[in-house]
Amino acid sequence: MSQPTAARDGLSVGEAAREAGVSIDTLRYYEREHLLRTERTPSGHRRYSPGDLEWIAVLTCLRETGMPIRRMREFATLVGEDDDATIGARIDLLAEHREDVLRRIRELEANLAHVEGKIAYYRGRSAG
Amino acid sequence: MSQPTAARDGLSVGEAAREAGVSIDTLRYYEREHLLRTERTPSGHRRYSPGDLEWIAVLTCLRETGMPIRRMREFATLVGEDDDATIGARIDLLAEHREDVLRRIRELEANLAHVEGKIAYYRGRSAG
DNA sequence: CGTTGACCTGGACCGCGCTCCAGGTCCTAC
DNA sequence: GTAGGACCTGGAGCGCGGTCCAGGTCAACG
Repeated sequence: MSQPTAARDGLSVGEAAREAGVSIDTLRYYEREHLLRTERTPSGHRRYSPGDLEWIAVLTCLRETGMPIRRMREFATLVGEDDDATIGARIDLLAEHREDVLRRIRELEANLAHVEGKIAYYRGRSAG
Repeated sequence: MSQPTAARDGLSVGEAAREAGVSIDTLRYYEREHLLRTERTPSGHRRYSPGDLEWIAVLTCLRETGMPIRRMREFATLVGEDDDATIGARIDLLAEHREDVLRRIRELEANLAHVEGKIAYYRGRSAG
C-alpha cells in the first residue's frame, strides 16, 4: 500500500484515468475508437506509460476544443504511422482545427455580447 | 404567388424557419419543449409574429452559446410569466450563463494555445 | 486458501438535440 | 374535382460521446 504500483512500469487503467482526469470507461472507449493503443501485462491488463499519458492529454485537449472523435482518429492514425512524411498532414489538420476553434470563440463572443445586452436591458427595466 | 403570404398577419412555419435560419422541425421541437408558443390559424397552422421571430433569435443565441434546452425552458418560463417579479431571476439566469460562456471561452483559449504549441513543434520538426 | 477489489470483454443503454417518417388535413391552382 | 404542396400530429430514429452492466479473470492480503 505504501508504494502501490510504482514499481511496475506503467500505470493501471484506474491510475491513468485518475492522473488524466478522465473516466476509465473513456480510456477504454478511446482505445476501441483507435485513438489510443496500450501495452498489456501478460494477463491482459492495460499499462500506461508516461508517453501514453502525454498522448491522452493531447486527446483531451482536442476533445475540449470540440474536435469530433472521427477527426481525432484521423490525427491518431497520422501520428501512429510514425512516418515523418505525415507531419505536413498533421500540421494541416491541427491548423484547420485551430481555425475552427478561433471561429467558435468569435461566435461565442458575438453571442455573449447579445446576452450582455439582454442583461443590461433587464437591469434597466427593473430599475424602472 | 407574387405576395405569397404577406397579407396574412404572421409567417408560416416554413417562412419563419427560413427567416430565423433554423429548420421547421427545430421550431416544432422548441414548441414541444415549451420554449415557444405560437398562435394558430383556425385550421391549426402555426403563425409567427415579428415578436415570435425576435424570441426565436434569443433562443438561437442561447443555444449557440451552449445553453441546454432544459435551462432555456426555465428562462422561457420566466419570460412567459410576464411578471416583473421574475426579472431578477431572468437577470440571474443570464448572468450565470454569461459566466459559463466566459469560462468556456477561456478554456478554449487555453487549449488553443496548446494546439498552437503542437503546430509549432511539428513545424520545427519538419524544418529541422 | 479464500476474500476482496481492480481489471477484462462484448454489448446494451443513456441524454442530448434534433431529424425523419407515416398518415392525414388543408389550401390553392388548374 | 383533382393535383400539388405546405402544413398537422405522434412517435420512431439518429449521431454523438460516453456510461453502465453482466459475467468472468486476476492479484494481493491475511
